[in-house]
Amino acid sequence: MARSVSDSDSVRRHNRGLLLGALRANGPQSRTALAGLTGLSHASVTAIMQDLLAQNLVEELVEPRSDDARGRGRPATLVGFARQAAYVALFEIDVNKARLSLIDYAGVLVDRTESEISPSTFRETPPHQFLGQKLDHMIARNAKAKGALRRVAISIQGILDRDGSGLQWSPLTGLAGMPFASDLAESSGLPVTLHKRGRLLAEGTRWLDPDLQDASVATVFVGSTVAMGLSLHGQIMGRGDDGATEFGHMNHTPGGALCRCGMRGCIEAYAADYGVLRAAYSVPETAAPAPAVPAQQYESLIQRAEAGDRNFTHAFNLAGRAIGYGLSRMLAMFDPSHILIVGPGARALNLMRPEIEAALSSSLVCKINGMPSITGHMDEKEPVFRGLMMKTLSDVDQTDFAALPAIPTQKRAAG
Amino acid sequence: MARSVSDSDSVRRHNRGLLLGALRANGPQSRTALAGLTGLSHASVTAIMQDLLAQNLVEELVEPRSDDARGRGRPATLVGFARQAAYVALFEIDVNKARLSLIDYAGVLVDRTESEISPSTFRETPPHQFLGQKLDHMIARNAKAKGALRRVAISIQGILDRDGSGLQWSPLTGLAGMPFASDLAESSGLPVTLHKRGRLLAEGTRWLDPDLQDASVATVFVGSTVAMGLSLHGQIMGRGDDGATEFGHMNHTPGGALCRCGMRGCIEAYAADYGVLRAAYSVPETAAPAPAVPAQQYESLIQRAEAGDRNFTHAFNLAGRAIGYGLSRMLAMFDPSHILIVGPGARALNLMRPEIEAALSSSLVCKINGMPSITGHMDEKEPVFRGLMMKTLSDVDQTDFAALPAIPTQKRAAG
DNA sequence: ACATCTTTTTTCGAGCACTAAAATTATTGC
DNA sequence: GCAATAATTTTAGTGCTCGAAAAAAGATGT
Repeated sequence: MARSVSDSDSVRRHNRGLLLGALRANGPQSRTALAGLTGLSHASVTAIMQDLLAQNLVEELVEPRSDDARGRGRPATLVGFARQAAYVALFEIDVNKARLSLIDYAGVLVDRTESEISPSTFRETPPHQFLGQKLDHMIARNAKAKGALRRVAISIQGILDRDGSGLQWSPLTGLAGMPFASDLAESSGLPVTLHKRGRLLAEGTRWLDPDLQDASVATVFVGSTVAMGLSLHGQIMGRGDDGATEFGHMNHTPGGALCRCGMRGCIEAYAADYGVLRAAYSVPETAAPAPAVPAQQYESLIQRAEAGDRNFTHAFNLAGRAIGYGLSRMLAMFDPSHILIVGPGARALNLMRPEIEAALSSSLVCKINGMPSITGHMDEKEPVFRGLMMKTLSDVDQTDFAALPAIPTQKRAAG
Repeated sequence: MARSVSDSDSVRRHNRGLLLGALRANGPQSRTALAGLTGLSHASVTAIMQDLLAQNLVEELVEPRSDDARGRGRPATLVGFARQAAYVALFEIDVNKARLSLIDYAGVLVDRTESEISPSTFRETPPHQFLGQKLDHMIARNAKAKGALRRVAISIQGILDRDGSGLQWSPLTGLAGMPFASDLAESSGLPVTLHKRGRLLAEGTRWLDPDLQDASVATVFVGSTVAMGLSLHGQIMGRGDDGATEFGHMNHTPGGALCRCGMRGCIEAYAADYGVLRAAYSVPETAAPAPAVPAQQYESLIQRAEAGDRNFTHAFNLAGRAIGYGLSRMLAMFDPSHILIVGPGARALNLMRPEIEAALSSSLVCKINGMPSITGHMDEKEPVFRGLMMKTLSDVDQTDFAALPAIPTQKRAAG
């Protein structure tokens, strides 16, 4: 049964979720504003808000509003998330470092630690132990969060197994095959969720610009890997339940360049930093990919291409061609209204754009519907972090807190 | 606002829809069975059913159940759709013929007409006029349906424009650019919906096998064109709101074989009947595609390939390779649990399978998750018709009838 | 033929969440 | 202080679901 029965319980859950979602997306609001935002009546907003206040999920803000913003009537009292209502721990695991952030329910960064990662890290310390130690340390340092920590979310690269407990494959050594999410869940007693970085890009982008909130967006990360997050009408889409794509490992050329994943001809093998590097220095396509490309080296590739050096412009042309045909193939299946390029590769968008557009213009859908708009966004880290944070806090809102039972109303005090 | 507020009205709509959907998917049922199927309480099923009966949407069946099927207690009274509650008119427009079927609310075929179509048909008669005449004729012959006709749905090939009122491109001459859906809606006074044939394949397949109802299925039609319908967890997905893909026109080889759509290297240009024909007889890839390939000619291609003729097996190898890489690229974005090949090309699946699997095995996702199961289904016409019918009847259920207002309950007759 | 058993269906009363409209509250402006 | 204005809360009423119990409709047994 895909749909389940609707009753007054599901109504309450839905409308509480609506209210929490409106606060999450728009920040602290007055009850009247929330009524307008959600479509609920003022009476219902009041009733629901009384429960949320009683459950200490939200609190009334006493803000000395600037004098000129004051109107005539009774001033509105803004309601916002109660910071201490919940905490979430967010791991961002990258090829060379891992970062753990403790976030409160209002989305404020409470504490953060960062550690170096090397290919040997997870061979020496099993991943669930490594993460468990960081988490314990973080909890020990923040007594407040101890009882209120609700979720652990991990951003990771690779292919998740179907139940989301671990990775089937990862560019990071020592992670594949370890069910570290479920291990960590067991040792910490908390729900632990695993998120592909590409998917978080899509999620993070949605929160950047309100226009993108309900739009269909394909967000392509170009950097040390190539990844894509996809949202359709505000719904995250993709492979598996968690919604993530393997755009970077979509085949571009059969039997083509060697990819870090071991296959041949993946888009990533042409468009990720190591692919461009390899092509720029005329290293054979079948040579093993460089393990990591420092940021400044990638930057110098861009600069030499911008200076007009043929080998370098050629390398970016190949990258653009791979991305362009990948997008054209994706567009045969979906029709996003926005295509965003993020990550270090966004710096090179202008170098790649001619080949991207050439590839797109050879497809029927672009001939019919016209060229989609492709824009670059320069910041890499924040979309992922923001996506991880907003996704996790939204999960707390909708899964944990929207489902809380109502406070029984005592029909006028018994005399 | 993506989500809208939930109230008792939406609860009723939802649960009525649940009940109608259970009847649609499982046929006539007893109230008790419906309670189990939907999760509603017996009391609610009774209450909702009283409304549905009063509104003449369903009726109790008096069926002389076979003696051995009888149990001990009070026998169940089955409830089924009232046939005359609604009618829908379904057009299936193909390259060489158009078929109009009149279906009653229980899904029984009431009347059907079929007419030849030639490339000149829609040049001589504008499509909305052509369809309008057929429809008027059909209504005139079936007096019963006159007042109860609720929807007109049209199955078509090509690319729909964004609002679904017409086609931006079509392999059928004279249809592109004509807003015939809205014209017909205006002249008939009925809602007219346009559906890509590829999308109906996905819809029709879902109703064939209950297992597929909530599964993720990619249905690939191979024949005079190549098309794909995609459903994810029972939700139809794809380009645009109506959910349809352009899989056939996904690029396979940059600058490759000339496709009927005018572009180069589309999957269809290799895998549709004309593509195989062209390759089998070593006609240059850039030669104009044959306008139509008779069924027996395609069949003879298969037979000569099965007999081992090199040119012919090679042609099917190219077709399989195009489909295989197309699927591998699709799988980078989505992860259907079933892949079905339907249409005339299903006959040739065994000829194409080795190349399909070779292409798939060169992709990371297949290496990790294993090869998806690919099965052939021989019947072409019925999935499309079934999909069109079930989709349209479900629309009537969920859009028209689930939203009907409740019958006011008179609190015990006034004394 | 009649009482008993079994299963389906309906009835009844309670609970809950929503809404509209009225009442209340907090400020500003004069 | 009093009117005007705008935000919030209270009140009364409606519609939906559910659980429990009652009613209905045959089948079975003596």
